[in-house]
Amino acid sequence: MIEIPFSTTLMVRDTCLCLHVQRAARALARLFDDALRPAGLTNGQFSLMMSLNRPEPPPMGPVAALLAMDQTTLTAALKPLQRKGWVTVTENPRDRRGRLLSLTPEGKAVLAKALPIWKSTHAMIDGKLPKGGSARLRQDLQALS
Amino acid sequence: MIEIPFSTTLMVRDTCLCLHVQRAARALARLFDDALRPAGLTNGQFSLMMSLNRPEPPPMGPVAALLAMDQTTLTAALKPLQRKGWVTVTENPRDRRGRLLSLTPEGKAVLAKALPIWKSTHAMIDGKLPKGGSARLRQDLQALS
DNA sequence: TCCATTTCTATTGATATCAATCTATTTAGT
DNA sequence: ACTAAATAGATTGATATCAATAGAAATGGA
Repeated sequence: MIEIPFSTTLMVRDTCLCLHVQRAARALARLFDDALRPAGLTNGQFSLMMSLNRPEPPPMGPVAALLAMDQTTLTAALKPLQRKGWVTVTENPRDRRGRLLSLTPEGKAVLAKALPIWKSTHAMIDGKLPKGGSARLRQDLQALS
Repeated sequence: MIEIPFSTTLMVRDTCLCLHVQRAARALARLFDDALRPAGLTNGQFSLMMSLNRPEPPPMGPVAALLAMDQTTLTAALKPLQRKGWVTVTENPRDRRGRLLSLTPEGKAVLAKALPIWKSTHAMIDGKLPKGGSARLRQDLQALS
């Protein structure tokens, strides 16, 4: 029988960047989800809606790329936001294959209510990192995506 | 109407650690999923099965905590692995509320086949980071979870 | 113009994620 | 021993994630 030594398991567990990033992603998602719950948003919905707060409504492709998420995931993520009346999806008159995403006034209001929560939560986790670690961490993460 | 300035949107987009970590998590997950596909595993299944490769079969709670994942997520994640005959879930004789998780010989074989893929993939992403960035990044991520 | 290719998005099916809730079992206080 | 509280998992329901596939519209070459 093929056996992987326990020491190898410990090595993989301690060094695997994928595992470390997934763990941190789950922990941070829970943290922000909890904090944002009073505003009625999850962390992903907050990020998505914030990325739609632009002068010109963007098409789906660039938004999915910005969030590093599959386009089908974006389609699915928009559904509950449309149902709640926070986001509208309209046909692009210049390219009828495409859709344009915009926030409704209600969506903007929800986002505005969530912003101070984001600020305080972010400041809190920022404090958990060594001095200046925040910028460094962002840089490292960006190199991976 | 409540309006968040576009400049604030850009600030949140550029500084939000939650967003950066989610993005990196999605990108790394895709990378490892693609690499591990020939072995028949996803990145999450690899991490989970590797964490079960111990001298003594662990109960579910500690495994969920190690992976920073909800216990119900672990229950769900075990299902396909049980169906494939790679993991067995047995009642803990010392505490009949609990379950013990173990790899089958087939599971160990799959894991052994996946290990070299993990090694080369990990070395590749390690090279994307500045010298010594790997250890630093792990430390920063650990501070968040 | 016509047609092949490309681009943009939707649908389906499988797994992943967590909150809320439930059952069974153990533990602790009396 | 009895009972209340705590603990370990399972189930349900909602959203998240991506691969594979399909459809519609735009683009480019002949």
